[in-house]
Amino acid sequence: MPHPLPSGPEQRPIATVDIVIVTLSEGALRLGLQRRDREPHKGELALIGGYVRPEEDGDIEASARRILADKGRLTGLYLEQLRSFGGPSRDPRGWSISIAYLALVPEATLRAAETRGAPPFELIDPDRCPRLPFDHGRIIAAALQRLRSKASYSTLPAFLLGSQFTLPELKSVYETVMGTPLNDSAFRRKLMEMHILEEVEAKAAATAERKRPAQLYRLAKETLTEFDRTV
Amino acid sequence: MPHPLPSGPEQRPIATVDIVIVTLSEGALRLGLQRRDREPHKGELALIGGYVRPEEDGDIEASARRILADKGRLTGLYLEQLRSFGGPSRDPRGWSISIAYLALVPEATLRAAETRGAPPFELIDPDRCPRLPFDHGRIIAAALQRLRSKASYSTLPAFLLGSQFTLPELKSVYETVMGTPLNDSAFRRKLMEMHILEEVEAKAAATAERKRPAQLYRLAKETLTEFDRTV
DNA sequence: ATAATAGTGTCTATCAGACAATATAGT
DNA sequence: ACTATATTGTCTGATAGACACTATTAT
Repeated sequence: MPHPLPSGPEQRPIATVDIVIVTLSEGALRLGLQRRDREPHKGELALIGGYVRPEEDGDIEASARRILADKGRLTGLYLEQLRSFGGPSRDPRGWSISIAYLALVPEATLRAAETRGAPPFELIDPDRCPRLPFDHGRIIAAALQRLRSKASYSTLPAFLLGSQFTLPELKSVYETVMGTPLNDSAFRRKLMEMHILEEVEAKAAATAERKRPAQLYRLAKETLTEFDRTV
Repeated sequence: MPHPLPSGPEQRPIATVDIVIVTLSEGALRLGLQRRDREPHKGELALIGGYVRPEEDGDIEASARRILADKGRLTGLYLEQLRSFGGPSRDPRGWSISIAYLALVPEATLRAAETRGAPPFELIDPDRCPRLPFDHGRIIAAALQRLRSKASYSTLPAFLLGSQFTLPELKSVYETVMGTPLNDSAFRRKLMEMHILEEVEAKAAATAERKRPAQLYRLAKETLTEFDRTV
């Protein structure tokens, strides 16, 4: 059943990108949300997002990175596409598609962005997240599901830490993201066997309460590594 | 740096859906491709795809199912979203977004669709696939990667079989998709322990060359099940 | 009976978790 | 020396793979 060609621009859906920024604050996962600076839903807490701009973006990831830079003063983050959401009622402006991204950022990077003039990020506990505009609740659910399911067989959680970290810190992030305690010696054994870490020629500072300083490591590869087993 | 609002329809990217149809023919994975019935690339072999139609589709999956039904006479398939691809040059008509889907279909269903009037599907060996128009090669690569990586911990390969199948058949599909031989007794043990199969009160037919008939099973759940371990 | 595939039982190697033992540095 | 955390070593239980053995049905 042939239809009139719906190729004309007037019949195209709106195309946007929404980015779920996840960070780690005081050992717990937090969503980095901002208050919207324009209608619709001006002033409400929401994911950062924006239009795909054909005239300037080379691809969709470029749209996402432009939006992160413009609205969050954030560059160089770990970023991965989640999936796309579409429908007539998810945005009051009309039938829209949102390509959702997950971004992981160390808290210090987020704070530094605010210092450089980014509108403030509110760090929201995903378990206590208020109802959000559009379908941002659904998008966040997809992001957390991806983060949790991919954590155990990849270096994903490491992108919530800075470039150097100790093994106990790394283990703690895995535990936080996965929501389950891990065995100490098994964790070390596996990470060492997989050769995904490199020693840094320095140790973390000891303090009054953190007696023995731990060895610092960095990721051997700057990009995500997937394992053939779980941590 | 505020821009003129790119919200007007005239600045929206083209929004399309492309579907990677995968089937199993003579024990091997095959792509179900059709020759394009219109420009651009009319007459060339390609994925089936089409526009997202805001005026009639309830969401993006509805677009995909409409396209499967219209161009392939296919309904009720296993369908999952892969990811979206976008850019200025992937489609000669302009800056476009394609939301890619993976569809799994038993070969008999594909043949039945042709009998009902669908344009013929050519079953292409993914390892011998000619260069395809648009960025369909990339989309197919993403589909195969998803299929292969998800196979070992889910019921995904079962959707390449009909509604009833024997354990040796199921094991063979897993082996084909994963590209590696599996241990017979371990395969049975695990599938039985996970309770994802139900016995059907019938056995497969024996033949001259297939002596002992095997027990038939069906999936206990019609939808995809993910395991907490591998097969 | 024989052939061929379906299905079961058992042994073993591997790997993850438990946990004890040791190491290091601040106080 | 004492404390707290980091790191290593060893034991044990669970599980996957190898493979031999039994079962079933057509010829």
